[in-house]
Amino acid sequence: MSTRAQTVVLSLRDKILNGHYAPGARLNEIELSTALAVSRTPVRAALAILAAEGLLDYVPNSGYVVRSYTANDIEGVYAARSVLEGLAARTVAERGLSSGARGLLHQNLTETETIAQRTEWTEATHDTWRRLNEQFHEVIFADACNSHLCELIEKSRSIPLLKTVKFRWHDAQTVKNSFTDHAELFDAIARGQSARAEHLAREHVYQAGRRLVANWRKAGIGENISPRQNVSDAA
Amino acid sequence: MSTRAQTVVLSLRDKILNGHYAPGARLNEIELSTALAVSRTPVRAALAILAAEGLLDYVPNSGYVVRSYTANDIEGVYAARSVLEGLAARTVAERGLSSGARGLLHQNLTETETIAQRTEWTEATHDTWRRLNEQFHEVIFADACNSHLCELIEKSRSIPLLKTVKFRWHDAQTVKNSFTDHAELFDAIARGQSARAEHLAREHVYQAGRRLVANWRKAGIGENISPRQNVSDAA
DNA sequence: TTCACCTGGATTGTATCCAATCTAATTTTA
DNA sequence: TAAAATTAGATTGGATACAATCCAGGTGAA
Repeated sequence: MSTRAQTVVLSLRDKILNGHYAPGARLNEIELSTALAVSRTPVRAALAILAAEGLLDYVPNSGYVVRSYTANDIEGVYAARSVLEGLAARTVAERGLSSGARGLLHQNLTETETIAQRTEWTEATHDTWRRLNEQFHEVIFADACNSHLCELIEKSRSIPLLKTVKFRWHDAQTVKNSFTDHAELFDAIARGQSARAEHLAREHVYQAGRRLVANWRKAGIGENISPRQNVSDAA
Repeated sequence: MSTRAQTVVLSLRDKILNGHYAPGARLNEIELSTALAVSRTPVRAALAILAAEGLLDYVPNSGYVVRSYTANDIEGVYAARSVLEGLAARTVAERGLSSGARGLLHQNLTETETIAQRTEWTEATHDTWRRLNEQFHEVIFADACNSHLCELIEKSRSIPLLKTVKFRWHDAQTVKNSFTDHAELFDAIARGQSARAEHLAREHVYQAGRRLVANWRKAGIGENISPRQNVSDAA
């Protein structure tokens, strides 16, 4: 990564998405610049960019706060994401799976299957499954060869705390169901059954969203954000 | 608008979307700052924001150029937009049209119908029709009450030259067909026929996209961008 | 001639200074 | 006492100076 501003963007984006800065937390330019050992200039540029991406809320002459999503917001995000991933699956099914993507998906399914049969779930197993799950979806929408679609899906996946909360619904049955969904989706795409692929992808994402929304609501995320909460409180 | 940076963002975004700065045109910080009578600081902030929005391409230590879309890119944009507007229509149909939206759509259809029956097409008529068409879609996806969905659709509508090129397919028959589509979509939504509403919206947007792509291809936009073309050449 | 190297100009990236604005505590006044 | 006004502090917004980088043209040697 070339410029300091871009380094700061990467650093802050990561911390926001992973919950190091909680929703509602205020990002102070001076604190950040001293913490990151750069001047205010690249920090300001980074904050402006992250706000344009939708990760921060900006109020002129006041500052930036980490954007917070209610459970209803998350429901909307997944509603959109389900039709987008449905489109991606349909597109790939219609245009034909590239050989590279076919290989990646095949291997992904093999690895996922072995994971799904485990009885013991360590932190590392969780991480592996998360990675495999993300990769499966990424391979599909990358193979749709629609850069705009990729950007929209990427935006729908870049929500503060989304990855953190997702972490909580990895139980054995969920993983097994997810594996079955992936296998069927792969089958539909590989056979060029575009309508089936679209419906399977939509439903798969929709169900994942419903589980996530339930946990979001249970955890009470996005509600009762205390005003003017500061960065230093977020760690 | 409060800060200078935001003023510059509005000004530049407008000029990029309307083709005042052609795709591939290079945006020089100093030229812009003198032209807009501000220092480089707000200009730099604005450029970073517009790049984050996807309107500009950024190369570190080199600068910003207006992003250019090929006809294939536009095809992808409309593929995504069609499923998103389909989702919006379905959502509104399921949750019920708000009374405010119902009124706006009804009046919009009335005005559009009178326009569609005109035989003579002036520049002003074109503008009016454009405005009514945009408003019809905006009212629907605003009434879906899904802010994330609105952001995604907004992003899909914020493409350099999109509005400019759209301008060319306003012939009488197209407008009449569009009016019919809108009327049927309104009917489906008002009756709560969510599946029908979704399909109509998808198809309506898809057809509009297909016409636009044809014109995009015919005009040869997005191809053969000369390297390092400058702002001053773009006017 | 051609390729490698170098150098000057232009442009972007960063730091810092000052101005403008907001927030919150304090004081004043009814 | 309570509400309005004021003022001090902190924070953000903008301008400018300087450093780093890139690009084009020119110079030199093989």
